[in-house]
Amino acid sequence: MNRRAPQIKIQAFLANLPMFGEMSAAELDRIAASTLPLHVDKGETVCHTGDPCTGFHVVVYGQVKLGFTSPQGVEKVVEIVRPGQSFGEALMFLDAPYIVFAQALADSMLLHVAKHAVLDELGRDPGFARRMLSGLSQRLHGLVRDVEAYSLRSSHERVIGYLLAEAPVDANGAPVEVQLSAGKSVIASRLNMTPEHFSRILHELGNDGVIEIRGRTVRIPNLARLRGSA
Amino acid sequence: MNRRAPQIKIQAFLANLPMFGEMSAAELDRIAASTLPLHVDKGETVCHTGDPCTGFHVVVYGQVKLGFTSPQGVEKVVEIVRPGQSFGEALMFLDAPYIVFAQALADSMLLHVAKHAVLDELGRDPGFARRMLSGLSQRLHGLVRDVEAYSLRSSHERVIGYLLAEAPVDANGAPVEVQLSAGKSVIASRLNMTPEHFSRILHELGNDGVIEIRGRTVRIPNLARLRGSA
DNA sequence: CCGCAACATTGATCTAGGTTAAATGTGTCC
DNA sequence: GGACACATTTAACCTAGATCAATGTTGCGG
Repeated sequence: MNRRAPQIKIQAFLANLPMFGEMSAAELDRIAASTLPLHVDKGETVCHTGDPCTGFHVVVYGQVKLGFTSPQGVEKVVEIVRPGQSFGEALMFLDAPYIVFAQALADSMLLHVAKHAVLDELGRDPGFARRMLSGLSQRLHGLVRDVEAYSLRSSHERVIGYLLAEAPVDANGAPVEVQLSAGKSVIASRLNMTPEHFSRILHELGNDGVIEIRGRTVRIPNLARLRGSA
Repeated sequence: MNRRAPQIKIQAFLANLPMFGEMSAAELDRIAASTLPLHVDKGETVCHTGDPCTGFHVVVYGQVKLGFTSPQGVEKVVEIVRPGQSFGEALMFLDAPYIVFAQALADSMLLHVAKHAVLDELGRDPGFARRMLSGLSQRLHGLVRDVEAYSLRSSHERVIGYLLAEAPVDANGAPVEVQLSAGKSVIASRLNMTPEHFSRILHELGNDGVIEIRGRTVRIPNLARLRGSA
């Protein structure tokens, strides 16, 4: 009973991911049998650039950043991965090593799902394959949107876009509060700008009265106004 | 016989794509039945941003650019698609409209494979699903590499990277010639820079003796030297 | 509650790359 | 072949955003 308890929890957690959503108990059992929990401390690196890929990771709690480091040591954050999200799936289908590193931004718990379990299940369950394709497509779509933002939008616009994306979708008229989900330098890097520049833009927006900054909390009195001030 | 001829050709062409590689004749027949040839003149737009997705496209001959246009009318080329390559697969698995447009850079012939044919076949052939996943993963990988280049490399380095990528992989010591596959402004946009800047960099490299430019032909006397001059 | 270390802000300065504009090529279509 | 349309080059100038260098804040372990 003791030994089964954590496994049951794994299956329950996996079952809530879109990817494993409609799976039968038997399938979930097989996947769970190849899944290992992984605890990482803040600052610890989960995968290094160049590591071979043995499966993919899901964040249970905590936060992980994906990014690359230039030969000169400059770092660029590509994605901030939150609970319920996963990373490294694409690599399972290529025989390529990691091109990004993954580092915990907070003490986190991950699940590592072994590559062979996923590949095996793909052959058995066409629905799983479809959900996997859908997941990868979403990721691709997101990246294309990022490329668009990086090349066509000013940093001003990117900051506004980020705030709007973080804000709750509803409450179109009412004031909302956004909690910055990570340190400002991490967000700045994610938005492809320096921390200094990010800080300046945030404060400009503050001066214009479009937002109010209190530490990591940003209050947006009027979403439409923020949207308009691009 | 007349009416069958083009269909046979379609199957033969599809069979050579990685995606449809190991398919049985019966499967290829089903896919081909939902495939339509499409001739577009140079400059013609195949899909506009916002169009719904009804399937994906393969380039048979010619050349197509994918890109987006900012509200201010600035254009950014994301990808240049060549014969044997395809685009729009990811959209089939999301119910999203095109975020990029596709425009022919030369008189081209495309094949349009209807979405439902692909989705149907996915359920029947796990191998097809795996090849599709592999294709999408490669695309994703490429985009991540682009993001890295855009955010971590100087335009100088991006040009060198482009030339090296276009150069034949072998002949490590011998001089090679690279044919620029599109107009210089298109390539410049693909590399995220202005045509003027691209031109300048090319001529700087020419002055340094690392390359020789004759119209759309670039001669690289020494690959290693070009690689080193980043 | 103190003091350190990481994080954030601010201001001054610098620069890669963009913008504008004009000259020069180079197809290509009668 | 001549001429128009379009692509490329060249040069002068400009600007968004980076870099550098302090200085101020905050949170956290002891």
